Amino acid sequence: MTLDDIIGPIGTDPASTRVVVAMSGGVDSSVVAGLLARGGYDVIGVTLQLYDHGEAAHRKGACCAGQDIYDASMVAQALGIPHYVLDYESRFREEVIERFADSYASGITPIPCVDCNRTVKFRDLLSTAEDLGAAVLATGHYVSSRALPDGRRVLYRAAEEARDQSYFLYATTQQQLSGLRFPLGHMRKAEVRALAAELGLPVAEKPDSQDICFVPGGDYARIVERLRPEAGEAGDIVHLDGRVLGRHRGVMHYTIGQRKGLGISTPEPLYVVSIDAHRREVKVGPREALEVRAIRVGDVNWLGDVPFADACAAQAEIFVKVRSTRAPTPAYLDLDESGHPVVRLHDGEEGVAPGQACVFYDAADGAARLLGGGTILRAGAADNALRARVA
RNA sequence: UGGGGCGUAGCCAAGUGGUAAGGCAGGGGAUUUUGAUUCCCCCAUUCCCAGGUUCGAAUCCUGGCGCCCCAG
Repeated sequence: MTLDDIIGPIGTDPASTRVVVAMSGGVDSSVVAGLLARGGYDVIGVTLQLYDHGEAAHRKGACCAGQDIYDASMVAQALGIPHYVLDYESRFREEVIERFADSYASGITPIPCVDCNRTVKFRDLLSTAEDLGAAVLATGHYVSSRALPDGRRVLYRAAEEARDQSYFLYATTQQQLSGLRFPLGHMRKAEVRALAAELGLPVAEKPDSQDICFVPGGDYARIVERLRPEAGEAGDIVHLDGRVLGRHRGVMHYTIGQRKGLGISTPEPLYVVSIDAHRREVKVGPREALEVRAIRVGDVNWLGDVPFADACAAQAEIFVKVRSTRAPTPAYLDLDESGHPVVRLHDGEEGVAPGQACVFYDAADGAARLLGGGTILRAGAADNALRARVA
């Protein structure tokens, strides 16, 4: 597979084709920059400064601040490409961090990575790349982008399924996709690291990032409580049967399906079943109570071939993921009696939290095509439960 | 102060002479570019206290102490 095959035709001649690479300072995006530079493209490296609070900036495995910006510039220097650092702190704060805090304060579980991709990266940075004269913006995400015969670009799950990041990219619009390239989608992490070494990149051995990038040490509650103190107010832990079992330390500490941290001793483990931020109440129940078969979704980004409304009306069979780390499960699209889109699962899922994403695919495994997705609004065991909760 | 029952880890709880199960909670780790889940490891030198019997006691005996229930 040639580089052209990987990124698609983006210009008649690489040397006269400018590509902006979003460089986080990690191995993956560094290799993307290296591959394109080696392929003769006119590569410009751009790193976003997203936050800059002391602790987070020096943390291993974070991205987009402090050490990572330095790493990115070192890589650019090694590759001999220009490199810019853009200050996106204020828009990152508004679009990602504030929303993150708002969600937790209202009992919803956010996905900051999705918000960041859909706004800061693929709206703002993509636009900046265009301003810089780039034909496309390339990133180090593990997802495959290919053109359909009609010219539309669509995404497929990455070759290494365990690394696939399509879940976090479901909200990328058709228009954005035409200006984006993801050269690592067909590669395995091991190959990427080998390439990094081959290219002589100083980050070849850098550890993978994980956790929320702007949260030092994984303690997201600290940030939420600082921004939304009410999210840290104590409240009751109530069993589904009505018994008050104890107190919690604030709704921000909980998400649907969570077992740890309740501090309640009962014969069987208890899981968070629902969160009522207004009443500051966390409802818990047995594991069986977590099973979900109907999911109401909102703010849908649809990348399928027929209009979304038609697909729902036709009860199109799809496969969905309600979290990044599990294989797509069979489901079909539908509309509820008020005309809202509903995803109905054939097998049921647990721990389906409002605010998380329900992402659509056309197959359960292999290089399944991404058909879009939506924000989970409500989830229930069946239609009637769903209706009851919506009402 | 008549009768009956009980006292084992933060909670629940097995164990009736042979060297302290298990669950829940908690702690740590693995997995994971969201939150979770899951998995692995750790968590009573000691069984309310004090004596006694015994090679050996959470288990038997005696005496305390503390709960609970019934009857008053």
